[in-house]
Amino acid sequence: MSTPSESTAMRDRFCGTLRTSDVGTRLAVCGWVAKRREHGEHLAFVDLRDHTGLIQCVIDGAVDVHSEFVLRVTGTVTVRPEGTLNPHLGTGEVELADCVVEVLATAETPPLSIGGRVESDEQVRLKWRFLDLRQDRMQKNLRLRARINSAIRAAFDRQGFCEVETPLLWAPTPEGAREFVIPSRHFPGSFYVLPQSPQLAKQLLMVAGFDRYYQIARCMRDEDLRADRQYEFTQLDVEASFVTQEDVFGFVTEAVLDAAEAATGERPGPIERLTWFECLDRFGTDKPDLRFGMELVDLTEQFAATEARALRAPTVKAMRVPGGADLARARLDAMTERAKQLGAGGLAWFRVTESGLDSPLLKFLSDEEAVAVARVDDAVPGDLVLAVADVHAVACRALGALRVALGSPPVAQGPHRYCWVTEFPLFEGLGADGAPLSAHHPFTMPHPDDLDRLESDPLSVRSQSYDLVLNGWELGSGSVRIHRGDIQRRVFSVLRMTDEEAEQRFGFLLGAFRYGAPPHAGFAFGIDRLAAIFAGEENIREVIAFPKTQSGADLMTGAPTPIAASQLAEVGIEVRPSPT
RNA sequence: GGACCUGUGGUGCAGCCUGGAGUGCACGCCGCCCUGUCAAGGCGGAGGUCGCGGGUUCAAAUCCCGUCAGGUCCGCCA
Repeated sequence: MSTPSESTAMRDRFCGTLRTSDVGTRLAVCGWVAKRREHGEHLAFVDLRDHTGLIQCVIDGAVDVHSEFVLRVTGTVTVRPEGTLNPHLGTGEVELADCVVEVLATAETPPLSIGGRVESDEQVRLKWRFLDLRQDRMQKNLRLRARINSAIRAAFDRQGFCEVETPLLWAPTPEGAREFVIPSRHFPGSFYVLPQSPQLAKQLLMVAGFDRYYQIARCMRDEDLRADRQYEFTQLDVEASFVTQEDVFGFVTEAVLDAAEAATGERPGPIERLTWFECLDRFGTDKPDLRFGMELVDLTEQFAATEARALRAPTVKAMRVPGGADLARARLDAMTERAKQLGAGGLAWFRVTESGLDSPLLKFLSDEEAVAVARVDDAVPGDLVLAVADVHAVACRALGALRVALGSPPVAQGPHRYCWVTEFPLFEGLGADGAPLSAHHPFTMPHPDDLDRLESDPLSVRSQSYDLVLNGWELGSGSVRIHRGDIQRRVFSVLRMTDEEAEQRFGFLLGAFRYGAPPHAGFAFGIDRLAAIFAGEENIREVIAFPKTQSGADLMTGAPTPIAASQLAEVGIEVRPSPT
């Protein structure tokens, strides 16, 4: 059991690793007092904790230690007397006897319960994060994350990738997420920004000849926070030259499967693939959760000539909710509201009962239509069938949102279902000026089969971009980049971006491309999200040591805070009093 | 910018709907007792701006309005 790393000048072993094979050894352990149990002046037990677990120390006499004191205990590993074994502890067959206790540090009573039965409110946990991190859960999560990082690094090193660090102080990029700005002391009134991703830097590295680059990179985006979004987050960032989409899939898959194995002990099978359209059509989202069914069913044909006005539309999509017939009317109303928020005109619901359908719309349905509804996804009595009629994308997305809301199991329940989503559209919709908008970024290579429709029918053009999805969370995305000036000019032209604008926005990248840009492609995925899913956590704050709240506050440090006038003056900034 | 949920001794909850004395439970903390406990046990004790402000009322933790903080979501995140 002993590993070389356990031993230091102060301690010989970790608390949680002592076993019967160590019996007879006199040794020192260090840790925090998890619990003290006193039995008068002649006997006391102290449970000493470190990140590996607990060891019970037997003290012959009274002991003046309290919870969370830091101790060095020297004792002899002894088999516990018969009848006092504790099967709930890894160390439960042994204890430390004849103990000498050194108090290395005293401790005040902690403001939250460490290792207790109940979990404190997150507000309390974040304020006292350094104590919260002592908990078993956080120790496990952060150590799991470290194993993931290390597996990813090993996988890319093995595949011949070179880790390169890129700047945190960077130049503004006019599109994409809002950036955090950093004032320049040397050039008052000028600013750096923190990178929302190393996107441009890694493409420059391709031009520079680092043909397989990766980095575990911190990215910063000043956008509103969510359970799966923090201002700063960590991405595995990859780019490679002289490769196709297939090569990128190979590199990334290897790293993800290695990370999964390092985190869970099991290596997942091959990652399946779905096209973007198939995802939308079957699951109503571009990040499908494949852990459960409830796939969307197309009823457009069956309702082509319907009398029910609510179901007259270019597309009719339906979904079976197993056992959903007993959902309360209030719940159904809330779901209808949700569908409307997502742009649908409404939501039709049908309870499937032994005696047929139950629905306010039933009287408008023909017999054939009612049969079609009752047969959706092999529905049985007790199920609920939901339907949305609208244009294809709206109908699918509305049902897709309800599918997740109604069917998504807890993360911790597993399993882990990965998929590559391919063939995203190159553009998504039209901007206010009527020009198409880039779906990914303007350097994304169009699908070769669609290149001839770039000008004539841009919205139908697929791109060579792809996402990696795990359990309904978008882990990351990537694309084959445009390295040819002629294609880039055509895309800019479709985006109605003039040469001057392009030069102004992306000048240094386009300039670099004139000096010999290799064909290249890349990918980036969020390590916070990957770690959270492997840890069975519903939000990424549980795998981040010092996260911020949804409003961007750090409850421990108090950041963000005003800074001294002198500090402001130094960088040439004057703060306008708040308008209130 | 918007919707919803939450805020009660150090911690986790109940009380709120249906107004009537800061009432209750569990953990923790302090003191005393206890020689094999491990969710130790027994006895005793301390600890409160019911997030904050205003309103209604004879009376507000409870009802109403506002506000702050935390969470989930929409917008946003090329």
